[in-house]
Amino acid sequence: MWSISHKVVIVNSELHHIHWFINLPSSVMKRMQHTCDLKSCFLCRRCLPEWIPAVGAHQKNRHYRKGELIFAEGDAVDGIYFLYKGIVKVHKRWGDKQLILHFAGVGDMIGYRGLGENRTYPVTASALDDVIVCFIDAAFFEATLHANHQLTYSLMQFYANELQAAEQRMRNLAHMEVRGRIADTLIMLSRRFGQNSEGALNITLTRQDMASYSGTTYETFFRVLSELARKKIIKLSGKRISILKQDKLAELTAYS
Amino acid sequence: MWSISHKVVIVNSELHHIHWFINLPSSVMKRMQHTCDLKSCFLCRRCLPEWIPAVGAHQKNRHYRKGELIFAEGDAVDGIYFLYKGIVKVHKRWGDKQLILHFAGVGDMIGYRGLGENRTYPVTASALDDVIVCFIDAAFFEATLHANHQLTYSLMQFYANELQAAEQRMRNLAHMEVRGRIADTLIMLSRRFGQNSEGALNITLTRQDMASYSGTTYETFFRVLSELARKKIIKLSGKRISILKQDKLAELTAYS
DNA sequence: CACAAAATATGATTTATGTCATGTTTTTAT
DNA sequence: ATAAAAACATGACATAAATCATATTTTGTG
Repeated sequence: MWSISHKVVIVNSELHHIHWFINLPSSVMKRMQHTCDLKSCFLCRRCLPEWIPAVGAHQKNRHYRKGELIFAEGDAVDGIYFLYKGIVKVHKRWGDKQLILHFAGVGDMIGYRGLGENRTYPVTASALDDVIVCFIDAAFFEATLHANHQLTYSLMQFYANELQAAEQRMRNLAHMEVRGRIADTLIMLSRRFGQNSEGALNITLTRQDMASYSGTTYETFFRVLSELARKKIIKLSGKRISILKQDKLAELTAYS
Repeated sequence: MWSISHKVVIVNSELHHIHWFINLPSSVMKRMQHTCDLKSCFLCRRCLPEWIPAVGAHQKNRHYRKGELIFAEGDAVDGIYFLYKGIVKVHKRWGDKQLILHFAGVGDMIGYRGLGENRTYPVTASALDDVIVCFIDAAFFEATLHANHQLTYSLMQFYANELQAAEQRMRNLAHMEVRGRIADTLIMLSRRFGQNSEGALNITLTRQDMASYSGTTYETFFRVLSELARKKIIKLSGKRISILKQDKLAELTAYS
């Protein structure tokens, strides 16, 4: 009996996801709203209750139109942002090329890369959609860290995880073949943004942006995507990408 | 008088070390000794005085011979290490290739990459020399973090810096040409390990290891090194590499 | 000290991936 | 609605860097 439903799940990762959504803990559900409620974000969930009013007093909502920059590589660090609506791409430039480090979605922090010793943003953050963020200036954020040990500890863990992921990607950029990195990108998009009941990713990006995340050119990305579609591992319809065989995709990210 | 001993020093890298040692600021001096004195390391310098005895009780000195592994990629995380003697290379494998992430020297931490959510080391640490470390088990280290806010804050900041550096290298692996990455490697070695008065790096590594740090093959590394030597930007004599024109090297790491 | 193993040196060859060129379709802005 | 600008699609071609092959030198070890 289980083997049967098992099969359904594999073929249709859609149902799987709806199920997941319905069962979200209310704490996460609340994160879906469009402005700060002083309860849901990474920061508020880890602050002492008596500190929360101060957060309320310092927090500012900001809005950006599609294409606008939230900050640019080299800008002085002004603070940290929590994303409440839209998608933001975080990237580094090299001449006329770019490497995208992160597609930030609702609930994600932005600007945390500027909190080390170098007080200038090492990346650019640009709105891929209309975006709403909650902004907290650096001085108040630092005061918050000093007043809330639990937040500092969580942020430390967060950075540790990010570092681990970054170094994994370094290895992939150095040694994995492009096909593997592209498969990795698709898997990441599926994991972070989910798929609908037909297997289609719940996010649409330009091919250029997905290529820039994979560390390759548009043309190579396009060719590999076509190849995967030919092999029925994915399905393409316009901007929408559906993952048909997650396992085959995962195989491509393994050494052989 | 000093200039004379200076000259002696150069020829004999033994003596050279002594000289260097003598001129270090006292804060750094203390870090140079071969075992923990409960005062000098990243951890002790940031702990509350009343916590130090606990550190003393938990800290263990360990010794590794050249070539030995301190831990391997995939191993369960046991704790964190502070390096008191020798050089350790920290690397990730991909089939029969590797990417070196870090050459740890005296005073550096090792194993901190294992402190995120994934409790297995994402890297291998191997001794390039005879090595002495101070080991602190993960459970006690976490207790220490919870008891010492300043340490947690510093570690957070440390991770933030590492993340920034890692993402810079990601960009370089994706878009910079090999020549630039190799120049970058030489500059990093100079900055981290210093040069003697003739410009020679105070560290000797195999070409393969330097290539693996640069994200390329031995052959390509060798060819670029020869080219740089031909252009008198560096000088090669056996394993020793001297940097003659730091500025030319820096130019190679810029976009053109 | 000798001898095996590792590291170095270098030319020849291959290949994966980037670049260029061109046309079409889709999106965005007026 | 329509023009201009992005984004998409694909074939042809170029090339940086990897791979392969082979000889030499250095280093570590019984």
